[in-house]
Amino acid sequence: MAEYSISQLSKEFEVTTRTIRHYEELGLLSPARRGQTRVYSPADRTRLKLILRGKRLGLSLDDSREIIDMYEPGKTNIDQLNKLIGAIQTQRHKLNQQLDDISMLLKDLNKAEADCIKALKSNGLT
Amino acid sequence: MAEYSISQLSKEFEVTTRTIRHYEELGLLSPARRGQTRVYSPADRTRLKLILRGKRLGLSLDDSREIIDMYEPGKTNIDQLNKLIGAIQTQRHKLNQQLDDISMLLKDLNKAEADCIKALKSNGLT
DNA sequence: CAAATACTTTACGTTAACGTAAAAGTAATA
DNA sequence: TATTACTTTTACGTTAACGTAAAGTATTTG
Repeated sequence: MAEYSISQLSKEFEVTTRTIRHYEELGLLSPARRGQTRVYSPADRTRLKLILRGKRLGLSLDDSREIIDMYEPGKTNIDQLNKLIGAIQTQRHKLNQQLDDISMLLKDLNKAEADCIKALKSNGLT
Repeated sequence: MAEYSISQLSKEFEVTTRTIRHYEELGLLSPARRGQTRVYSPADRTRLKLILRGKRLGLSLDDSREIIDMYEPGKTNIDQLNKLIGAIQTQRHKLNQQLDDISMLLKDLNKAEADCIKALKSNGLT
């Protein structure tokens, strides 16, 4: 299948159609049209997937657009490429920071859980 | 030093005092008072740190409050403990998802960067 | 062919997480 | 002691990311 309707994508990714249209309003998606109706290509679907991944990581939609646009073809200008590399490094820095944050949080959660279990046991319930 | 003023914390963590007071409005912090003035303990400072870490991970302030409350003492009730363990596992699941997302994103960024550099080189500029 | 489904645009509403401004109290300091 | 720096409360404003409702079009189905 080489194309998707808005409600198909909506179901697959568990977002509302309003959300998908909203992303289009912000210039994050620009599906083809058959008459008035939106027709999404696999590439469009991938873009949506990237947007949602960005959301899970706490990126703003604008941030996501920047990142997604990195994968686009029309980047011939040298200044653009250099700017791009800068942006990539910025993003990588943020992500590495997140990795640190997460590993610390996971550690804390493990400890909290262990304490919980210990408390349960010492209360006489194995 | 066993205590901090609001502006000290504000500077240390690079947030406004309004933000810190906002967290208090939402019940995430409850510093002592000397007269009318807020006095923050090291424990308060740690809570703020946890809140901001949660923010970087895209957690809502309510989510952060839940997590932070996990580390609190008064969890004697067994049902509470079990509920807590459940919450911990939920959080861990989310975080592991984030880890996956991040590692994929980093991979993509590396590829995008490599493509960039390649494009630059093939344009005759080493 | 009528009724239900899925799609469209337009537009106002909502929530979270603060920003910003005003007016006033307090503490340190020149 | 006067001014500067810091603090307080109160309250309305703002932005992002949609939600929700209305009203119309197109297509599929009994």
